[in-house]
Amino acid sequence: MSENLSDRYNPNDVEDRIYKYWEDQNYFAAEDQSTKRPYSVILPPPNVTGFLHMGHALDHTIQDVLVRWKRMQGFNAMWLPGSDHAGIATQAVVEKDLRKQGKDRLEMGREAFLDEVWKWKQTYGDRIYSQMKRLGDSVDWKRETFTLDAGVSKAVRKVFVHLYKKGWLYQGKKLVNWSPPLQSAISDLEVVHKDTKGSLYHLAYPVDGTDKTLIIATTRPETYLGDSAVCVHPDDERYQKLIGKTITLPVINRQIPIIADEYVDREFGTGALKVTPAHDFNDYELGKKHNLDFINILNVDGTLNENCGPWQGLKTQEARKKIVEEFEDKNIIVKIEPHQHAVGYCDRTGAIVEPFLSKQWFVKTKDLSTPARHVVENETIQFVPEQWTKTYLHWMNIIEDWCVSRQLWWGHRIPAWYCDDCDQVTVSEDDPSQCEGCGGKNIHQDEDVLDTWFSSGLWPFSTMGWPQDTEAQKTFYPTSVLVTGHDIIFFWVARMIMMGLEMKGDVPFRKVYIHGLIRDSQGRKMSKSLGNSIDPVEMIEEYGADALRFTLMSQMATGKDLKFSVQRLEGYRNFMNKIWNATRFSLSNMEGFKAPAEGTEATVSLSQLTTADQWLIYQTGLVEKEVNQYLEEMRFSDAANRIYSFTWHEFCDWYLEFSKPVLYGEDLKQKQVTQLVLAQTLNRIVRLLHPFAPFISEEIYQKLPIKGEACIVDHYPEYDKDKTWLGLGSEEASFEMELVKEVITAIRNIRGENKIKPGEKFDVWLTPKDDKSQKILGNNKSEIIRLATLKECSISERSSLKKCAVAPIRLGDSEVDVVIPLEGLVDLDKEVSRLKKLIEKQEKDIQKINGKLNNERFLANAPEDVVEADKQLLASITSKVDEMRQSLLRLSE
RNA sequence: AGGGCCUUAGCUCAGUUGGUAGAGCGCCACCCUUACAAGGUGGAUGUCAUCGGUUCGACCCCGGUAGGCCCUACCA
Repeated sequence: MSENLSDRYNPNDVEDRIYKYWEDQNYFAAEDQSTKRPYSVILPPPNVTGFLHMGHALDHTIQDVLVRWKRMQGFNAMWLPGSDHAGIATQAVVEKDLRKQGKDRLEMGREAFLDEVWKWKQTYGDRIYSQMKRLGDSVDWKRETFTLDAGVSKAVRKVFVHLYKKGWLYQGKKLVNWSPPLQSAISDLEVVHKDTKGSLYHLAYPVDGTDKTLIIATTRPETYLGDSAVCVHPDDERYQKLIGKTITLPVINRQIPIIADEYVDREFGTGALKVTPAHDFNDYELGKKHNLDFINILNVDGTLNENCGPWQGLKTQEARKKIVEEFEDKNIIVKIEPHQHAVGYCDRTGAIVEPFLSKQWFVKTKDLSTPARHVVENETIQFVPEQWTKTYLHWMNIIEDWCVSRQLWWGHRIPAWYCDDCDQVTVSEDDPSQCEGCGGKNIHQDEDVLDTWFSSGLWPFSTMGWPQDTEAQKTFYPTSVLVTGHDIIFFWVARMIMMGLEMKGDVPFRKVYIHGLIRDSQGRKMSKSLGNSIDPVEMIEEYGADALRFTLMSQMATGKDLKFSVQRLEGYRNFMNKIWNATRFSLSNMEGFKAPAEGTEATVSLSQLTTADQWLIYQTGLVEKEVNQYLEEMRFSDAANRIYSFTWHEFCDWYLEFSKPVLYGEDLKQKQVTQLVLAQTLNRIVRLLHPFAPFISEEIYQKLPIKGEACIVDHYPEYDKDKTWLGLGSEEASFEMELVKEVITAIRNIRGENKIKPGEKFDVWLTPKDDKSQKILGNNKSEIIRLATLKECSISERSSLKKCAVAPIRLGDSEVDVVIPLEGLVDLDKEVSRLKKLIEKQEKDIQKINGKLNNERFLANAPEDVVEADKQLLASITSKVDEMRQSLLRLSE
């Protein structure tokens, strides 16, 4: 039985081998049809361009914990992996690669370029999958899906056509956020607003037919080229006479009207607003309302177009400079003041986003969002933590139509065909051969692709074979839970809910668990530019995947952001090592042990078990109960920490120490009992641990004398299903051990405080004040001697307490005084100060409790049991303090 | 501007129906005791941000203030 395990746990020797074993055994596979209850989770698909970062590590670990836990509970647990084509990101990466080779996307043409992207995907697309394996993700690889797979594409087209036919997907010329480097529209969500230092330019426009000028304020003077009005507040006395007149724009000499609208804020700037309907969202609304001209001044690449006279061809920033110079020469600029305002940046390229008028496809969100709001309001979908419900509903209330077309090549091409002979647009699931309107053959497909999030929104069912009617959907849709960060609630969660309800008629998931974002140890966002990102794969290589996972889960308390610290990781690496060594100790003491046959766990009777055995088994039951409860409530940190403290501070610190005399002793029968308890408990510890630390638990499990086929498919320890074994535990024994532990700790405390060397043995008198205590002490005398390193221990009253250290112990209704003669061992002044310190502390407590008990209103209003508990507490502390006072007196005699 | 969150030990954070404040790390002291020095034993450390209210009793419930974070929306 004796295995030669190294005295340190080396995750690198274990993890890859174990992962391969699981895969070979097909343990991650779920059944499309099964008698087991289903549990399903869809992995938020990472970008194909991506590397695993800490955010993934957290996100995936949470999901893996849930899936492994449910799998062990006997569910048909399915975790579906996949990756996202990530239109913009991937196209950018490949374009950059090509540029290095001197190639250009536009020169190559669409088809050749897409060939290159696919090649890139074949080569690098699996990178993140191998990193997920390092983490231990127990995903069902057979179900792996890519967002551009044929099946998904079919789903995308079906949804597009469905929405189009319903009138919920339309084409329109509207003002959109335009990213000049991408030469594409982007959605509102892809625009990040940042406060930016700029200037507020005051421009004096001459009013036609007068010698007056009208001064307007703007942060973007170059947009004057697209102005089609100047607007003032109708009640603004300063400008009453000007309303209805016109002004002529300098240089380009275009005449525009002065109009009035209550939208204008009289307090800001000069109270006069230049209106540029084609390049500002607010002005766009004004333009529509007042029927103004929409003058586009930009080309798709962000340079000024033919409407811009001498400045045509310049980029906006250059044009601004030149226009300002010219205006200064002409005295049109009366003032430039520094001004801070929010500027929209493209979250992909970092470029300033230009509002740009163009023809795009939009999803009408009004009718989609209403049911999506209801299912959250009526808790068909539950957010955890609940607070995110508000965030979600707020967004759903102000939701605007969603611009879904992108002027890119990499993605799902929009299934709309235009006719060269008529105006008809043909929208179709299958590639049409002729125009729906005139039947002409001269049709060509829309050049644009769909926003990546369009296909992501269908993910919960497009990955399960929809639009075909598959068993997988029947079994696994709606999924059990969606785990993700709060940064994509709007991007993704909301859209899945809308699409799921519309296309499947049911919610895509029952629960949404929102976790926080990972920050560095100083609380900053991890980012490439700050150089503070920590690579999880590096951490796995240095500390092991289990330690990393445990670190993340031990902090996963409230869904708040969490700070990552390597120190903490080291601590949990040590924990893994602790378990490893506890196993090593146990296995090296298994000689002669025969594992009980399957299903006959209780091969011993209660009478054969020591108090320590019964205590440990009782505690095991508590842990099993609590851990499951915590997991049920998704309180991951509580679950992880409970396993940690039980394993380290109960099993290792106490039980293993209690077991040593038996294991090293001669009583073979007793030894076998202890071996059984060790084997059974370790087996339960690794099973409890498995979702959190799958590798080490599987590795140890396989070495245990009591085990099943594999840890990953064994049962998760559950109190109600583990009665045979847990029935051997006893609450009474548990109390007994707690008293013994307190006695030992008290002796150790006196030793430590009096600076008596750890190895120095001395005599102790234990004086029980009641029969029960007497019995308990008698039963555990040898353990006390051993663990407190004593010479001798008498369970009786010592005739003289002169120059003795005394520690009164009160636990429940048991009372024991620990008495240690100090004469000859140490000077007594340390003991004096130890006692003084303790007495002082306890006296504060006495005062506090007395205050309560002397308060009539407390006695009158507080529940009886609270009052009673306080009374007992007071009595026990008082008796302790009395003992210590007497002891103090004797020491100074 | 509106909304949300946070403030507890030196650090990171728990604290779930209100009933003598907890963990991990770090720190101090003593120990290489045959599972583990990635270890053992013992120890120190808190006006629970602040002010007020409710209550017999508040870290917890309510309100004000200060500081920090996040989101949404932006006045050109």
